Formats: sequence, structure tokens, C-alpha cells
Amino acid sequence: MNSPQNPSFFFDHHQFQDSSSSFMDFLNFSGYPPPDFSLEAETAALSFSEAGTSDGSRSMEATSIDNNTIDGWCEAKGVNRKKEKGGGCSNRVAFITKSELEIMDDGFKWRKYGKKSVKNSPHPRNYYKCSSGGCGVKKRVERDRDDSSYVITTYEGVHNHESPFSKYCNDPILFHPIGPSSSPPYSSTTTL
DNA sequence: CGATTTTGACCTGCGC
DNA sequence: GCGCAGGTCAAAATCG
Repeated sequence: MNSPQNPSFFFDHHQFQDSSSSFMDFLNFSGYPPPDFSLEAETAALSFSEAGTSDGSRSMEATSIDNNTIDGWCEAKGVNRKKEKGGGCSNRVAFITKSELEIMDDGFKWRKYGKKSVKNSPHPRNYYKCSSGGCGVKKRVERDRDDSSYVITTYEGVHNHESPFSKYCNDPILFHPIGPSSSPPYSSTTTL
């Protein structure tokens, strides 16, 4: 699949902790995620803050992982934190973004290998693998069951190659932590 | 013509 | 053991 000309997602790599970091490095920050949390609990645990750059561009930074949020979410939803597959071997991170496009251009090239309808959701879930030879990173993409304007993306694994990261965007983007937290969406359109 | 997408079949884990 | 749901495979179709 080709990269969109005007992706609705925007990650400014200048905001990463070091300039050589890739988007996947960003996603795998600080030892996150824990091995056996549900997707929704993982996403609920993410907090994002907004950061500006000297050239006027915008970006989002993941700022904290709140285990209390995870526990609260699991308790509220009756989620069994131990039922997830993977046995702690996977390196997975999930987040939710507001976008008309389902495919975030993260600099890597993905090959779609599956599509499944999801129970209690009108939207199908799409499965992608990194098309780079020998790289086994997978990505799941699905729309929020309650608000189709949000896209839930889950990465699993770590790339064993460099990303030709370089993207741009003119459209606004919202990062919206889900779960019991009452935090509002964080909008990149906010004045910096 | 090679790469990618589509899509039905198949596999696996889990709850009952 | 059975059925359900999620995840993967692979052949065919499509695209560039």
C-alpha cells in the first residue's frame, strides 16, 4: 500500500529523545508495554502531551504509563489481565488516534495479510506485516466500535531494520486516551 | 511481471 | 467435546 500524500497522522521525529529514534522506538519507549494487558487497558494507560517545535510543526509525546489506570480499567470492564496471549514474549503497544485514514504512515512498508470482522463492532480489523525481509513486526488496525472517527492501532514486535522515516501533515490529529480516565482528547491543533 | 490486496478456509485458544 | 472468536494462510485477483 502506498503512503498517502496528506496523511492525517503526524509524528515529528525531532521530538523523540534522540534524533536517531524511529517511530517504533517512540512506541517502545520506557519498557512499555507490560506483557499481558488487554488492548483496551493498554490504550487506557497511555497519556500524551503536546509539544511544539521551533519551526512551528507539531507532535505528540507519550508521557506516562499509569498502572492504576490499567487496573481501574480492567476492574471496570471485567477484563482479565492474564488472559491475553503471548506469554510475555511479545513487544506490543496500542494507541488510538483520530483520523479519516486507517493507515498511519510510520515510515515502514506494510503488507496486508488478513481482515476479520470483530464481534460487537461494525468495523473489520485489518492485519499487516512489515514487508521488509526477515522483519516479523505485525500491526493491527481497526476503527473504534463507538466512534468510527477514531482508529486503534496495535504494533507487535520490534523492527530489525531502519525506518526511512520522513513525513508531514497538514491535517489536525487527536490523541485520545480511552478507558475510565476522564482526560479529554489532546489536540495537535491547540495553540502552542 | 512482481508486489500487494482480497477473501474464504483453516488453525488455535478459551469458555461452557 | 463443541462452538465461538480471533489470528493466519494461501490462492486468486488486482495494481503499478
